[in-house]
Amino acid sequence: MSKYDALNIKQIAELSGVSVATVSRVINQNGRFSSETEARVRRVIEESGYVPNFVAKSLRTSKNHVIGIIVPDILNSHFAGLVLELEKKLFAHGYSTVICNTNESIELEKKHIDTLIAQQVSGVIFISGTKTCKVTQDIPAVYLDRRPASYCEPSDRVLIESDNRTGGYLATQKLIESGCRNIAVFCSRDMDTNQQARFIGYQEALAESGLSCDEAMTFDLHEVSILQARDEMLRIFPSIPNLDGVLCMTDTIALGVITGLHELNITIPEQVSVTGFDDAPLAAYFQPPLTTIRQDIGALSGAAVESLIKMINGEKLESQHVVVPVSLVVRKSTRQQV
Amino acid sequence: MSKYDALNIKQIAELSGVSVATVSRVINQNGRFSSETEARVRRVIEESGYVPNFVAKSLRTSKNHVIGIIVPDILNSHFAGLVLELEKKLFAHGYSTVICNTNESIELEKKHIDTLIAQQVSGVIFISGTKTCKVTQDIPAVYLDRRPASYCEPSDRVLIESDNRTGGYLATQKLIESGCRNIAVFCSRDMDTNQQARFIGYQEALAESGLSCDEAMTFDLHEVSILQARDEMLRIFPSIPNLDGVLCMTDTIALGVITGLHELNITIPEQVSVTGFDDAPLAAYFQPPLTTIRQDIGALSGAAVESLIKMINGEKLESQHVVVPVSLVVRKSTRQQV
DNA sequence: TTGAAAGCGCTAACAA
DNA sequence: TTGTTAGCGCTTTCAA
Repeated sequence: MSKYDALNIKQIAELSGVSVATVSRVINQNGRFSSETEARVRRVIEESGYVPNFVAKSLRTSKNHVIGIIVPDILNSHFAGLVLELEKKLFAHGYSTVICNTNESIELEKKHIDTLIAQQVSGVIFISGTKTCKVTQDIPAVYLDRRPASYCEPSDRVLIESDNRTGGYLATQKLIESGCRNIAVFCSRDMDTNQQARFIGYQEALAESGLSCDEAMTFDLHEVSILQARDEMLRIFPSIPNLDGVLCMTDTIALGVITGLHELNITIPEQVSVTGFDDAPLAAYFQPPLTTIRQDIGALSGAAVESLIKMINGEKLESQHVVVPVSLVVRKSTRQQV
Repeated sequence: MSKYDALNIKQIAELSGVSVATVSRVINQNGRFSSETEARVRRVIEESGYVPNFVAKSLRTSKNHVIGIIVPDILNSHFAGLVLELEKKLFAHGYSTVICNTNESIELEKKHIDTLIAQQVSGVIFISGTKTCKVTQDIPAVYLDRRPASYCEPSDRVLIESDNRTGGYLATQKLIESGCRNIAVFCSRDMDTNQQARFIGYQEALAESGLSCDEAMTFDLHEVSILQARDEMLRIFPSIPNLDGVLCMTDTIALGVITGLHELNITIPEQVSVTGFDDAPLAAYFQPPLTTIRQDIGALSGAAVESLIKMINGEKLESQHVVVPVSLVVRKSTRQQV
């Protein structure tokens, strides 16, 4: 039983009174055929509502025009935004996308990758700093937004990431400009290399202003969650009497910190300034609206899609490593410049 | 040039010293074979890292184990949560998912559906109240969370939705219990039938308490966005001096309303109580934390997956129309019971 | 300009 | 228990 009694190319050929080869040529616009024949075939296709079978086409051509996207957590609005843009751009190029949530699990990621390989996807975009993806050595792939732990510069793989270092620098600079002198850092440096880069930017900004980097002011969370950040804020606050600024390595952490500060009846930004990172869709609606670092989702996704398609087509890449600029978005969670 | 010089079943057969049929039997665990043969074949597969070609398998069996999910906007956390759960459950059943964002565009939706048909997907889950999906008449499909405008009860299609009416009722009842007597409704009833059902629940709750339903207190937004809701709040507030409650048909709208009230220096819930709908991940972190209606994402996605897989396998369905209960989550945006 | 036919990798019916 | 083989729908070479 065929699921939807689909026509095949042979039936279209019969209805048009031509051979299957000719129908194929008309559909794919290659080879030669009279405009008369073309018109007849087109009409039959139109009238019958024929849709070519991509599965058969893929088998024959070894190209299925599907791209796999490996993403840690689609619920995170930063990743969701990235995936949405990728999907739009790939669709415009004629590619479908299979989105694979890994939930940060290496096991699950491996299973997903096997499935993608079995499906013969044309390429893969990794938004995931996985350590083990040698499985896909021969498949066009791009790393986006997260640098694999194993990555080393002269790599055969393309890496596209934000200028995290500058982001960390700008946010810290803003806090310093706002008069903060005792800045705590809320991060989760084990998570990915982005946070490490942001941390370096933070250290640079401190150094530049002649402030010292006190390890006791750095708080590493076990996971990036609102609740963890809020709990940590409540825990550490009593021990830092002169705290006047918190540099949060993601907007999610910032929301937790803000929540904690509210519970402590600390006013933001009068008593403590807070900055985030990502510019999540809701960041402008936090209370107070969050000063944060905006990542350029359009540029990130654009570079990823462009690179990947070039790789698939066997074209030469201009760059193996794209660093996308970030920008500071000033809102109300930091004091006006003093 | 094969992209990743993949082995095929024939090579595995040769390496194992058996026929392709036997290899196929071992892989799919059907037919009979000696445990000796099985062990040999398994070892070869293991050592060679062979992954069967799903494309060929799909072509042969007309089953590709891919499900298409049509979703309006993956950036909306309610939809993102639903999609994430669907993906997890389908993956556990051996299905991959192709996620298609329509951005509420019928055009785009049609293109996506054509692509899905061409890919010979095994089924489709529509999280989308599209009016025109007869294209897929013969493909197993489930409507989830949004009722198609054309839907009529004794349908050949499965519909899975939350008990929106009760949700609207419970939220309104909570506002009334909190002492509200002049309740405004912020909705976007053109968007989908869910909002219409919630509105009926609202009317029922009012009637039950002997309150009248004043059409002048109903505000329909052109789109569900934080900014629109906030703007509308600012616009209407001056004309409703005794406003003491706002029933918001989604959490997104509620966030806009809260933002507007903050700007008007109105305290929540002392002066005005606010309720939402969805229980978005961030709803607990609004200021104040939002009283809202929780939709059971697990139950919704579970029912959808179960129904769809039964349809694909040609099994009989217990129910064509599943209504999933909702629950009231009380937080700080409504006054304590008076 | 068009058609015949091989074959992509796999499954499944039939044969042994 | 295992092997042989047709054929899923399509593209593409070769021939006409």
